[in-house]
Amino acid sequence: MGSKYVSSSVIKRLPRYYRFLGYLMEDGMVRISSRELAERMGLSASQIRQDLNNFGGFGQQGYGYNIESLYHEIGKILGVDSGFKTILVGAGNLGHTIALQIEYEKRGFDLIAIFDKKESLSGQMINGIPIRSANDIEDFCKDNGVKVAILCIPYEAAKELTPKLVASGVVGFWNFSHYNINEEFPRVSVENVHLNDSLMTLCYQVLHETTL
Amino acid sequence: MGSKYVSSSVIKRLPRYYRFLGYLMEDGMVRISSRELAERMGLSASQIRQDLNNFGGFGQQGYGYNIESLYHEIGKILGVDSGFKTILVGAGNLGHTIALQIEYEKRGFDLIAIFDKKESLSGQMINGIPIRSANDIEDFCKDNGVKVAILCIPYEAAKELTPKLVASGVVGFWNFSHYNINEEFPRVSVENVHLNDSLMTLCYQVLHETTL
DNA sequence: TAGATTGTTAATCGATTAACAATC
DNA sequence: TAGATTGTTAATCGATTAACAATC
Repeated sequence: MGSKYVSSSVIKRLPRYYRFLGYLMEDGMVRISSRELAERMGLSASQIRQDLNNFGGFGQQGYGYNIESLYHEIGKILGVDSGFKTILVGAGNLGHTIALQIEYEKRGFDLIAIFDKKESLSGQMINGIPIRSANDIEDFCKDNGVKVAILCIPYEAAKELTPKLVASGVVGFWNFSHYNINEEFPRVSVENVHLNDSLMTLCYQVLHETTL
Repeated sequence: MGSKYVSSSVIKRLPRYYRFLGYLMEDGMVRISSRELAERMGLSASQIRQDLNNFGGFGQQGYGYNIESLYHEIGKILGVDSGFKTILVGAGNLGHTIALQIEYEKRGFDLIAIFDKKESLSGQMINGIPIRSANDIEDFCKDNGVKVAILCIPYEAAKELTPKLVASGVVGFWNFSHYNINEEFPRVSVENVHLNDSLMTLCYQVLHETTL
């Protein structure tokens, strides 16, 4: 979709809009103004209107936004119905949890296999998804049109595996490792989750009492 | 430490500097210029010098930066030796993994207890840390000077528990729930980990092929 | 000393906020 | 119609990049 470029600051706010609108729907609300939504979310009304207008005019002057329709519009923009074929690599503690914890279907993904180099795990299931041998990753990706890989493996393993995945058609990575995928592969989409970095940031804040 | 305010864009980069400098040390390197570090990290030399100079002049003209000393300086700034007394709440799948996965001592924290409302878990250990009854949280925090809480519980539970924790002296939260702590408690330090939001951002990127 | 590279000031770029005309 | 609220342009603010004098 060669749509116009939208800055990542805006994109990062979309899931939160989506979530909030979901709450409002549950509460049975029908319409909301940018001013009121801003108040509830702790943003400015200006920012909300600017953000949304990157994608089109979803509101109506004098009325505001219809909550249900805006919810669905943002869902469409995010691609929550995309069902991208996805694999998870690394069935260790973290991988196992990430496999169980996330509602992939609701977020645009279809998790179809888990891989681990430990042969003894092969054939086991996590949440109805089979664990397979790491040897089969490349063939599996090519045969099944896998688009996204979730990396729950250490740096070295990620560095070694990534080129193979890219060569097999993977274009998106949810990366829990410290390996910097975009350095070697600037064209694939990457979303990093660096838990350690997040925690150290908290340490700084507590130490320096960032109390605003 | 009422040091001068440093923007969160800068703070978020510190853990990555720290990590990179660690790698360089392992490789036995002694000095590095901002230009070379920038190249390796995919940043600009200007940015690195600006970032560091928020905290002091750690370099030397004509020479660059001593890697080991810069590593320790950044460690000090982040507070990796703070050992803040910390509890984790919610020993479900995610909580269990977060307890196991993170090297708290190296990041400035001292994880001393895990709490869960499920009484049957009480007395069990995760990684040498005892699981306790959720009923005892407040007393435990007060008695042990707990400064930080890791919330691996759902929205409603987080909303209910947070005021009690704050009243018991907790000033920092590593928050895996969707409850917005800073809305009610603007003065505590919060670092959110929103896995779902991160994943949806990836979905957008893949769908729109942000290929740059 | 001459060369290299910092620390820091100035210029640019991008993101947020404010303002207001368009319009439901 | 009058009031409300959007979509959008202009103004502001902050963060990044460029430039260069200071200095090791």
